Amino acid sequence: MASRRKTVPRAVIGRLTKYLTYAQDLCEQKVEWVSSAELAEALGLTSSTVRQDLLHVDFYGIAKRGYRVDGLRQVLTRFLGADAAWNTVVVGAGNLGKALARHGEFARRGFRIVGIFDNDPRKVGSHVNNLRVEPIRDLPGSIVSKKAEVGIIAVPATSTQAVADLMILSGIKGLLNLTLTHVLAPRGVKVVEVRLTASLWELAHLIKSDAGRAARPARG
Amino acid sequence: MASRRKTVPRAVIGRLTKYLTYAQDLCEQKVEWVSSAELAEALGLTSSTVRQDLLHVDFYGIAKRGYRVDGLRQVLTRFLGADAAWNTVVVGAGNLGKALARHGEFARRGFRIVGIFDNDPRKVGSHVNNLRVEPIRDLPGSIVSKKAEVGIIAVPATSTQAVADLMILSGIKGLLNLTLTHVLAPRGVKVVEVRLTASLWELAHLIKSDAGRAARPARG
DNA sequence: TAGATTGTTAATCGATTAACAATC
DNA sequence: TAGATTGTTAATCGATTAACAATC
Repeated sequence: MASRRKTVPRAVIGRLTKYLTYAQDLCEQKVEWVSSAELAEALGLTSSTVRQDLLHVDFYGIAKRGYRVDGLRQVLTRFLGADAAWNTVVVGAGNLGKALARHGEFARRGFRIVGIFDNDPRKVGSHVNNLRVEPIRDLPGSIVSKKAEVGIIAVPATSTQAVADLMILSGIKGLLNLTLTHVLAPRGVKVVEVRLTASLWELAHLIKSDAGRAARPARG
Repeated sequence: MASRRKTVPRAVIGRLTKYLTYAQDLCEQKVEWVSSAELAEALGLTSSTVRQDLLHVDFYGIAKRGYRVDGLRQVLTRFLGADAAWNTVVVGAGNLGKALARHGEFARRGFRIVGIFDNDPRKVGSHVNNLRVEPIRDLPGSIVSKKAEVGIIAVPATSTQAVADLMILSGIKGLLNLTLTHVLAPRGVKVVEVRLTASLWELAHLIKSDAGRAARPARG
């Protein structure tokens, strides 16, 4: 009952998404069992961490065999809400916003794009997939009428908080922020930030700070 | 000299990118000083964390005034390698790959896209910005001749590791992986994962697990 | 059975927060 | 000066790893 007692730490949640992906792959390959050691090796973790993490979602294996792949997939799917259908709006119809609206994986994985919005009059009225780009003044009404729960922010950084506030006022439940600017939200509204440029900075730093060291042989 | 003694933890690096973004904004507004308390409030941290983090990059403030914004920006820019020009290739010319290749922010922030690759014959030869989509068999040669150091993976998940291996063999220094699949790389090659669908799963879980609680008043 | 792998406890490690003297 | 905010130490908190008895 660990999952009922306490909230699961974000670091653990992040790894759970990895286990889910891996379990999905194994399922397709008709593999039935997986050990904590295999999961750990495939995902760059320790087997101890894997076992502790699965405790968080009350998923138990069997000594000597490991974990049932299909059960793992099911438990994680439910835990992460990947079985639900989430109505999702995209704000910003630039390169990134359009790409996300068209990104087939989102729809396949349960995030149905029900609207795309922009303030640029040259974009409003154009079509992305089978959606018409709407002006941002229609965003609040759309969130309500289409029962959107998730909002994706893909606008220029200067409009980030304004767009977030508008969605929050309209009752959005969660935001995926793709801009560099941090979003402030009340506790009831969840925010996950995917900061592409910042990720490249992180990568650049890691490359730079490793440059001094001697080149090492491969993998492990 | 803390920065010379030890490597900076990844969690800290993640926050440093936020300080940099915030400092850049303040610079544009001609603000000269910022306190750890203000940084903390704007970015959802504690002032203690901010002060500890800046110690990692040997950046010191002045009691009663705070930190010099421009100095902070400069130090973090250098630390994160945001002042360098990084030659970057994009693999995958689907919706996402094309959007990233066109993403102006990358170029502005020092990541110059010097090539885009795909194996789909319908895409090869088409143009994205002023780049011609090249077949993946040309990727290794291109990495070498164009001195690419950073590779962005935006292919279907099933090809992720193969594409990564190809780039690693060609001498790439860092990979930004945008697929759901974990990438294995030797220690000398840095990997940062930006898992869009997984981020939505995280968001979905946070929304779900919060649903039970009473709605709360805003921000405070 | 013997051996492998779990569930779980304890030890370690690291990161965050608190507190406060130093100081501008 | 008095007050605010730093740099830094110590305390707390949490996450990861190690170890091993339980068990399939």
